[in-house]
Amino acid sequence: MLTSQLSDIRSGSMSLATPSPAGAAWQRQAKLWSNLKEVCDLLRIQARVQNDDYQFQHMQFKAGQRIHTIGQPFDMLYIVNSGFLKTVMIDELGNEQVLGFPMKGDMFGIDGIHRKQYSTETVALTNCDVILVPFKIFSGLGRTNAELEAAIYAVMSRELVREQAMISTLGSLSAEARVARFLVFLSERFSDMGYSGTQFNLRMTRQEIGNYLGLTLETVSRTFSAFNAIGLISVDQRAIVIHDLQSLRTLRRLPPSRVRAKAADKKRAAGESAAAA
Amino acid sequence: MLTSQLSDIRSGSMSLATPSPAGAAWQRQAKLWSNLKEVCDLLRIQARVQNDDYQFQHMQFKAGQRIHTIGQPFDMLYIVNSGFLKTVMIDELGNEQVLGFPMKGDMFGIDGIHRKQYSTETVALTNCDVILVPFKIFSGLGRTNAELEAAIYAVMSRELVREQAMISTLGSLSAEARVARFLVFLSERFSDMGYSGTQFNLRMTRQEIGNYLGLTLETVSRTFSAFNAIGLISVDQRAIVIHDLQSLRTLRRLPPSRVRAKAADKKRAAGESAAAA
DNA sequence: CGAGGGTTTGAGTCGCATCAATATCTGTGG
DNA sequence: CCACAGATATTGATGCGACTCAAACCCTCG
Repeated sequence: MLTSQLSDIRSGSMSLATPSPAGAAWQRQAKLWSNLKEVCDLLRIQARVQNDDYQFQHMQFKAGQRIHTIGQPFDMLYIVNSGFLKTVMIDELGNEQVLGFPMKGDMFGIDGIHRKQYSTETVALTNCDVILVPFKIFSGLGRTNAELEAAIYAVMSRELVREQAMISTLGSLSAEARVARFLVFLSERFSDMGYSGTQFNLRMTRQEIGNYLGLTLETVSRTFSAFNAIGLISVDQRAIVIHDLQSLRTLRRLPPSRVRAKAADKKRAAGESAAAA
Repeated sequence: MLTSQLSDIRSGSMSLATPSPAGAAWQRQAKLWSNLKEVCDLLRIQARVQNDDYQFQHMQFKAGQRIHTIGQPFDMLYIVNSGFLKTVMIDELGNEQVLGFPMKGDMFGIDGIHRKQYSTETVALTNCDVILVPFKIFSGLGRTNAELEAAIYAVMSRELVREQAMISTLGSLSAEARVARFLVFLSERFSDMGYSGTQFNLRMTRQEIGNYLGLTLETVSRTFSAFNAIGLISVDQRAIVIHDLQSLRTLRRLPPSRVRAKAADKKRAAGESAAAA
């Protein structure tokens, strides 16, 4: 029964969460230019703008291609119009760290402003359509339009808050809770983009997910299997069906067997002593 | 011998890394206003500004006082002029997470821009002198001065990169490596501020350090003791002396005993097979 | 069809958390 | 000035969760 659900997704020639009607169409239909209003809509910021002087160029990337690299001089911000990417940092010890998976409506490249060169690299996981936003021009437009300027600050602040949430996740949650959060995050993101929030295909490997969440790929795989086993989700390779989003939202650890019993004991004991006193 | 070094710090009536000559003087000598140039200098941004129209107000806080709280409407950014603080986020499950320890020259409150209310709270760990920066006014000044505006973006980007580095730390490093990094970070920060980079007093508890690094307070304590035992540092309560900064910089794990041996075996085996081929 | 990357699953181990006891520091009131 | 309470720090014993290593399987693509 689980298998039948999944086969619906996987066997269908049209993949879920792919905007273009047919697979290879993305390149021919590519939109080459956007005006400021379209850019703002994509970023989900409500700036009343009428300035159509500048047209922002689109650029298409194939899966595997790099949009920017570490150390490259900074002059562009990027906005995802379609497709999926990953942003990676490499620390002084050579460790790779996945920092995020930019998708439709996300801005990336902000880290480059500070030192005038990117401190991360961003790679396309699928074929992508990305809008190029020359930083000088963007901030220049902001200077003539206070509303737009506020929106730019807001987008940067939003990124900051997202990273803070990630720090909190890595600093305090168990492996299961991290994976659960990741699934909830994806679900909400897919919903926002107008796709199904309950069934979708992962665009990244277990390795990349694990790296992102501070776990090994085996732990990610095992956790998916465990969620599958208790009916929270169905997994088959990259295909995911979410059955119980609410449980995923509140999950801290898996059915802790005797831990739960112990907690119950404690609570009971507390109740007794309170009653005795 | 180790003890004697530490007693130098701890017994001295004047504490290290305290700018004001005498303990209680901070309140009387408090500087009440700063102009834009002074603010920029503090933030270590080189903006050629001559606008002295606006005077930024200072405000003094005692240890334990809250500068802003979660959910409070956002209208201010803050810059630390002196003292030490901590910034904390509380996630939906009620977990506290220390996000940083703002000190002289750091800006905080940036997270509030996005939703127009702070998503974090910041508490004084010591008595502090903080500059209040009304965001509307600050960004307004930026709009008339491109150089300043670029500097504002740069400060925000700097914060973002710092958080990214923190994610990388939490995601990939062992407990020892995290603690070592933390010490290096403090050392560099104290040096920047003009204090000794090799001996200083911690302003935060083991609990706060552990929370910040995604560890328990016991692990932090044990790791300090271990570093002490192998001569990298001397610790006594909050007093720290750094003996070998370079080792702290490159440390991944503690004297790995047989792990190191195992790695050596592997390398040897690889060398042999390569030679055989 | 074979090669190679990606995924699943198992067995064993280790790092860090947890629980607990003691020691030390700080401040406060008698 | 001392005594005491509460917060902070150290250290030990123990257990669990996640990593490591390894083998098999699955999917894709040339």
